[in-house]
Amino acid sequence: MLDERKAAILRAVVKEYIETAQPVASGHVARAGQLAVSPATVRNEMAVLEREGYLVHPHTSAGRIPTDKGYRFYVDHLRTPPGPLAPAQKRRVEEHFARAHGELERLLHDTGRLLSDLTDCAAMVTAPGHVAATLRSVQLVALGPRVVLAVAVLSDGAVVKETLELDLEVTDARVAAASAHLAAHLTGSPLANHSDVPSTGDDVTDGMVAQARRALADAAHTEPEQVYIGGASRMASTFEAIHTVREVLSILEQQYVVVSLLQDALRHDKLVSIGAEHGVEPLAECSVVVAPYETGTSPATVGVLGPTRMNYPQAMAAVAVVSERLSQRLQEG
Amino acid sequence: MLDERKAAILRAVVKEYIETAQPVASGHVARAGQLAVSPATVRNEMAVLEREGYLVHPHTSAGRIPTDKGYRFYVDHLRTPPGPLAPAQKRRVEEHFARAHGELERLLHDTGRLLSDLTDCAAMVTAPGHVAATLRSVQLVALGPRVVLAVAVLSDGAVVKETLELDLEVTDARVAAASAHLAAHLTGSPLANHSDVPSTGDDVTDGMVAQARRALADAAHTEPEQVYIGGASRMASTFEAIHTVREVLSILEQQYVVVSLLQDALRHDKLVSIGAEHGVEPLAECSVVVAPYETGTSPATVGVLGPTRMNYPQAMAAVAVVSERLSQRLQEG
DNA sequence: GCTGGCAATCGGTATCATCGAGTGCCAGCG
DNA sequence: CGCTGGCACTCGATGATACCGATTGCCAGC
Repeated sequence: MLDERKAAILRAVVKEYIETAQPVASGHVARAGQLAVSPATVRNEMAVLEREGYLVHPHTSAGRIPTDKGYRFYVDHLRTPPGPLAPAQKRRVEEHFARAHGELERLLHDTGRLLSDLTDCAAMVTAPGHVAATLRSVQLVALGPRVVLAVAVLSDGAVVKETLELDLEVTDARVAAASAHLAAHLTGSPLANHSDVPSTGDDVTDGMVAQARRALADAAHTEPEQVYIGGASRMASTFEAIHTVREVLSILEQQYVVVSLLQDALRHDKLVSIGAEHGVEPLAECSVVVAPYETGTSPATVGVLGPTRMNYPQAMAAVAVVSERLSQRLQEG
Repeated sequence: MLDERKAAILRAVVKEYIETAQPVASGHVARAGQLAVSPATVRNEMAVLEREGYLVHPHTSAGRIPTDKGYRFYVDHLRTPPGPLAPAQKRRVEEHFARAHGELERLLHDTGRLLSDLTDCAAMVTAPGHVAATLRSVQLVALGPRVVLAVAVLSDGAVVKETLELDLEVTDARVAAASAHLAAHLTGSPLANHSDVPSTGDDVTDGMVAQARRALADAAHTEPEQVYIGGASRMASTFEAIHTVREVLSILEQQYVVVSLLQDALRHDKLVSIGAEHGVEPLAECSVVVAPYETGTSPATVGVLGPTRMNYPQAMAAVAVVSERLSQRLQEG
């Protein structure tokens, strides 16, 4: 463990590096930091911190830069732990959720944008899964002679739709029969694992019913976890190397990578993942700050992605507040 | 108008500049181009082309770069006008549409990715509007004591949903009555402008019916034109200035800008917009190649966005083929 | 009207010296 | 014993300089 002075110096280095993106010199720390010691002393301490892996040194005559380990210590020992949001920002969040209404999709999309604005990072918002939801309504609608759309409304307000391509042509009457049969027997049961449905006494209708049930059950599981990305363009200003920008943006376009990134972070109970800590190689220069939110039916996640030298207190506070208000909003409805 | 030799020189300059991104020298044109003239002659012609605004000159001892006007001439006088796609790429397109099935949203999303892969540009795919679609099914589902979800299935297979927040609590029976009433009277009419519905004799039910009709009509018009962006990350490699990358990406995040960009291009019947031709200032260094596609109900657009020095024949061919196959796919279903 | 020849232009690169912000180390001080 | 001031040393950044080479513009001649 680091003694208090080393910790203070490390904190000062990280703080200044986050602000300036320049290697931090001992002189600056001695002056800016509130510890009353000479630059020489700071230098000695810095040398130790470097030996222990908290800092690095681009070249001899340069200041220090934090390593991932350095950032990790910093976020684990913040003096202002969750730190509330600045009033102006708090107000923005309140306004956002007061104004927001209507479809879940739009809400989540806009929330991503909000979070990105608040943190100057790219924002990621996953949509809650529907595994735990129950069916409020099931309906089949004929679109063509062999194409039927299965539409289900879930208890959480989501609408699941699946196109069924049938093997043979069916009459409108049979579609209606199957639809009514499904509605009668499935309403109220969970989407993921709904109860058996008795036969209607008609093979064709039964076939359609079975196919619809299969499609809905599939939708519950295999549907690619939806994730909304906001403010990806900010990544263009956060990195020097255009090549890094490209890689990071490319990752953000791969939904499943983003989703598993968020899920992993949450599974390991890490609200903050720094640099190499999350396993995604191209994001080695990035940190991720996440928070779960609750919808009543199933858990989901909000988070931001930024450079390792992002403003952690700000990001943590913003993510926390947004996830909290989002939970509130979704549970009251 | 340009005489044939000037045109050939201009073409050669544009072609080489697109490949190399370097100012093109008279010597290269004389050598590479199939015209049997000396560099000096080419120089003289180039000087004229510059005076007429087709080329520019970074500095005295540098080669020439095409202006927007130069590119415009190039695309308007392509020797290989629409030029079919390379076989390998053609195959990719076929595979894509053969494999693609299921929801329209996923199809369009994946098509954006395909188009981006084919052209190395960012791809844009708008979803068809629902103004012309008719209602196949309308249904109300109670989600809470004062919250009702209106779900409509359209003739084009789309599902429109709107949350209704009621002024007073309603019974399940009334919701069912309103739902049945709507289904009975609206099925078959156009979404945008559906016929009047007679009273049910119950004020509360009538209110709900009216509110649902209003919400659906609104959805037809005000629903923000959905647009799918694919491969935005490619823009990171296409520009030198990180600041340009940022601006372009930021534009791509603003759906309504993208939508109006596409619509404007199409309205003016310009399949290719070069540099400043489309009015969006931050995209001055970009070109847009679009093509309409047909869904049967209403027109929509696919397009790509790339640097002005993009591969126009390739982009035009890819966009054309994809829009054509997309139309086919959507009209057969 | 085309061409070869030639001076002039100008960015890019390499070289070099210089500057200054930093560090590392050491001797001395409290 | 820990802290400090002093000092030599390091090394990137900056700027001046020269030079090279690619390229143009122009002109005289074919």
